[in-house]
Amino acid sequence: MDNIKCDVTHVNKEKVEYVQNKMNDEQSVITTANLFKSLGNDTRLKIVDVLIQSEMCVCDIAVVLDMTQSSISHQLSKMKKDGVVVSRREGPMIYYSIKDDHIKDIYLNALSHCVNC
Amino acid sequence: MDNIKCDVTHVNKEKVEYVQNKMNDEQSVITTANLFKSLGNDTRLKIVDVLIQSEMCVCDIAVVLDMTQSSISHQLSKMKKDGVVVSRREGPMIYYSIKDDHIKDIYLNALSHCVNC
DNA sequence: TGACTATATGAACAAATGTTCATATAATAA
DNA sequence: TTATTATATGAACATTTGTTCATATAGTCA
Repeated sequence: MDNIKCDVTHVNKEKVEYVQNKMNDEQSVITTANLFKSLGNDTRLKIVDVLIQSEMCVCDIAVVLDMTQSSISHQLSKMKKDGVVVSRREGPMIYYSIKDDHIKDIYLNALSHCVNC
Repeated sequence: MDNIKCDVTHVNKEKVEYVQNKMNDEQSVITTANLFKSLGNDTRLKIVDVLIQSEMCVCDIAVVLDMTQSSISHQLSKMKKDGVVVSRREGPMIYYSIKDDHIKDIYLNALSHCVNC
């Protein structure tokens, strides 16, 4: 057998090559990991959960989640940079909302999985 | 107007209450954030990408990703704990695979979003 | 203009994270 | 039993992350 010893000369070469050929583009995987990283934090995902219901200004999000304005603003900045939310100004206030329906789908799909666990 | 000043007595109360009533259960959101956290790391998501193609033993994953056995094993342990992968022993080797199709869907759905960005 | 409000942001600090190294555990074969 | 291999895991260390605090920016109104 060819795959008994775990070093560079004894791996299961056929399987390794098969998988290497079918793997997705590394940069796409890294970009996807960054999206999951952005969603993978309690505070940020709670913000997403809020914005799924309605666009909202920073202050009201802070009230809903009982956190400081600064903390919410920092996390919104990160999610905006990461392509999860967008913002629009209305007078002194800035309203945030989920960037697009695909982000909503990704969240709600994972949520429905986790609710059934 | 009732929502001009950002402190506890001047928020947009109607919107805050509306959203608070529609928000998802906090524990479900936290559980979902933990799933995203598990997927939100380059190494771990590359492992997922590999296991989407085929179940694989620890050593071969390490070869495919050009990383140490120890590092891969640590990350597999975490993903197993987080419900992303499962394992089965075959002699001296332990084969890992994606836990279920819903995890695959969550990954591939996000990947297809990120490829188009 | 100046006073007030909403949001953003840099610095600091503690906590969490990921890799490496050394070693332990467990299976196989002689 | 001993030797070898596959995997797991604890400790250490450097890096990253998330919150707080103080302050800056920008809009509104008088």
